[in-house]
Amino acid sequence: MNTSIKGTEKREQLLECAKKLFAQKGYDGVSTRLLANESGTNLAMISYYFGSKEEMYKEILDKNLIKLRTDVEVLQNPKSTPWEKLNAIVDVYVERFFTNKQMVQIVFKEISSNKREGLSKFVSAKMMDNFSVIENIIEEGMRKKIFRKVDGGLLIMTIFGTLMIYINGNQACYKMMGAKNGEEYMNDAFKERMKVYLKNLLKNQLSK
Amino acid sequence: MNTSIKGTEKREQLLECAKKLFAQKGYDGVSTRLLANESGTNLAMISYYFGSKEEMYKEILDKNLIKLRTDVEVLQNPKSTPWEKLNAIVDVYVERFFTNKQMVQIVFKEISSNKREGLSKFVSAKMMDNFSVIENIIEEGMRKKIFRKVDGGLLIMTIFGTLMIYINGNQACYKMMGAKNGEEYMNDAFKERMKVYLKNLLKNQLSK
DNA sequence: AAAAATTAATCAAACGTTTGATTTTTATTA
DNA sequence: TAATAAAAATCAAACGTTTGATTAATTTTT
Repeated sequence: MNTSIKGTEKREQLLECAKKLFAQKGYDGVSTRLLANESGTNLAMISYYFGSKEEMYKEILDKNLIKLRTDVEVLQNPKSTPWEKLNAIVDVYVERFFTNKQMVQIVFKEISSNKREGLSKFVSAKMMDNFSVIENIIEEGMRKKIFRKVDGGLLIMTIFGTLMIYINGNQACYKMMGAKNGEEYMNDAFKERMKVYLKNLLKNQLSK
Repeated sequence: MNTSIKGTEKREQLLECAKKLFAQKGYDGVSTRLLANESGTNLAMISYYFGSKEEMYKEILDKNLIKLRTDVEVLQNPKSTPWEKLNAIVDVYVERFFTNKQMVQIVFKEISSNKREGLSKFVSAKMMDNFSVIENIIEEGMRKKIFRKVDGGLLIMTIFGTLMIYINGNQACYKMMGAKNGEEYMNDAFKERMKVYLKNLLKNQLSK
């Protein structure tokens, strides 16, 4: 069994294809045979490179969720006002959710799966990280009397809930947004619309 | 193959147990054998009463989603103001999401599954129904110049997104809300907190 | 006794994984 | 540089297990 970090071409092919398929069909919806065919590799390559299907899945989550976290930390500039931070956070998250649609879909599925014991805790921890970043800004703003007193916990769920529902959206969501199809739904115009909307929502909720 | 509506005791046992298990583990996570054991019936009873596992699953979604829709229509009293309607809607939906946690979890999983072709469209249609109810109220309020002009499509996703994320919440959400465990998280106090929060959010977003 | 409900036994298909052989690449030796 | 050895990558085939479903026999109900 070879589980070394060294990436070969086929290994990357597998990872990329698996990410796409897991996002579309979920963990159980992707058989090792399907993955082998779609990625143009052999069935045995999964065990060969990752040890098992589940370990490959873990690696995908691991890699991408870690990337998410580090991106946010850059924003923690002590000079910025809470308002500036909050608007910057919105830009970053919207950008990220629209760009990494596949990962959002995978996490969306994983959140409530209750299978793969350890992974649930792992995803929970990563979510908590992301929650905390926003929570700290909101609390800073409230402490400095810049923000109105609000239910910070629920406001954070509102932000992520809106984005989650949007990105995982089905036909009903396309229609609700007035988008002709799935591609238009994810284009730059709609992305900007989301940024404006969320910033406005936060303004209305937090302004005194 | 017997798929008659006539409910026997074992048939109801199966339905109730399946609903619980599907909510916990998802469609693929519940094998027919597990379901038979947990419900205290025999494996063959699934085919006997429902034709197949999938048809049983469909019946669960069908029954419960239809119930959701009809409940809302009662609220459409022409005498009420948009504000009254909106607050009533919040009460109804929060109540429903907290009471029917299992169904919310099943729908949450189904929304982004892409398996079971026909069911996705079915769920989409039901979601659209629920969206429309709120959309109409918001548009009525805006038309009558009672509400401020807002992005109605996204506001609706915010409401459902907040509820969805909350109900399907994991450890990260418990913590964020300051709940000690999953039971406290779903108790009446938190339910009321959600109602207050959502009404307030709508007030802030829609008030002139 | 006929019908309906329930059971244990059985089925083919699909699953994730492993195997042993083969090819391709890399490193070593002459 | 050519020949050779070692390592890594790839493959088709098979493994044992689990899956959803069905059968035929049995029990219960009417």
